[in-house]
Amino acid sequence: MDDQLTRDLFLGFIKIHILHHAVKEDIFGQEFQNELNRHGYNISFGTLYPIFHRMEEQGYVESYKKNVDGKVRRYYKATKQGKKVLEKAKTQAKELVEELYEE
Amino acid sequence: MDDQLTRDLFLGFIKIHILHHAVKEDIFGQEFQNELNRHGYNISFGTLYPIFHRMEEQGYVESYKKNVDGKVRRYYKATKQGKKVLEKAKTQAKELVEELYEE
DNA sequence: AAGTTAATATTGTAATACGATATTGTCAAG
DNA sequence: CTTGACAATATCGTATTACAATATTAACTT
Repeated sequence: MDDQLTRDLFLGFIKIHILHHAVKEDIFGQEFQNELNRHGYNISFGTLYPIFHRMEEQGYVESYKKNVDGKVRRYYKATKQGKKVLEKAKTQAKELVEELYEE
Repeated sequence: MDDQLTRDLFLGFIKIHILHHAVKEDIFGQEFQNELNRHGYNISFGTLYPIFHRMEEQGYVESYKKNVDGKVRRYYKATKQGKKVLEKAKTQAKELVEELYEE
């Protein structure tokens, strides 16, 4: 269990991960949570799904349903606007890291 | 004016900036907002001050008042716990950037 | 048609964001 | 002294977000 600030800081990282992956391939909730876990991030579905929903409402990703092995998944992929935001976030993230690591 | 997601993503970055600077030197609100502006971040005092307050409540920074040229500033500096969280955030941020930029 | 299962969706409460507004504390001028 | 001005901090009210827990969906299986 992370402390509160750590969790808070990483929420932004998680959202960037979402965009990043949703640009590269179509993603869906369950699998993506596993991906996040692999990176050491912990997030519940009560947090993750609403993030997906909002990002779709606001036009950063779009979704479609697909039946896989008799289970219905909702896949998300980044829109043009989502890609644009991701590019900006990449630049800012890189600058942040450079500043954090300059001595 | 950034769009909503961009602003949301950067809020985490801003909090990391706070810790980073509060480790290096004592910081206070007005000046720090300028520093953030220089980095292209936009944040109002109604957001910034409560962040400081919470970070203090939760033990990541501590503060003291100081009279400078007849004006009272509240300076913040990172605690041991704050430094610890920063180190973790640095690691995570670096990994994120590496992933974002690998082809 | 009843049960099983993976996946998604939602609910209720607490916490957070943020523009606008108010407060504090000190100095300088009358 | 006390009033005005100023930098800085603090808070208010509304709207949004986080999150664990719970509910729902949809297709397959027996």
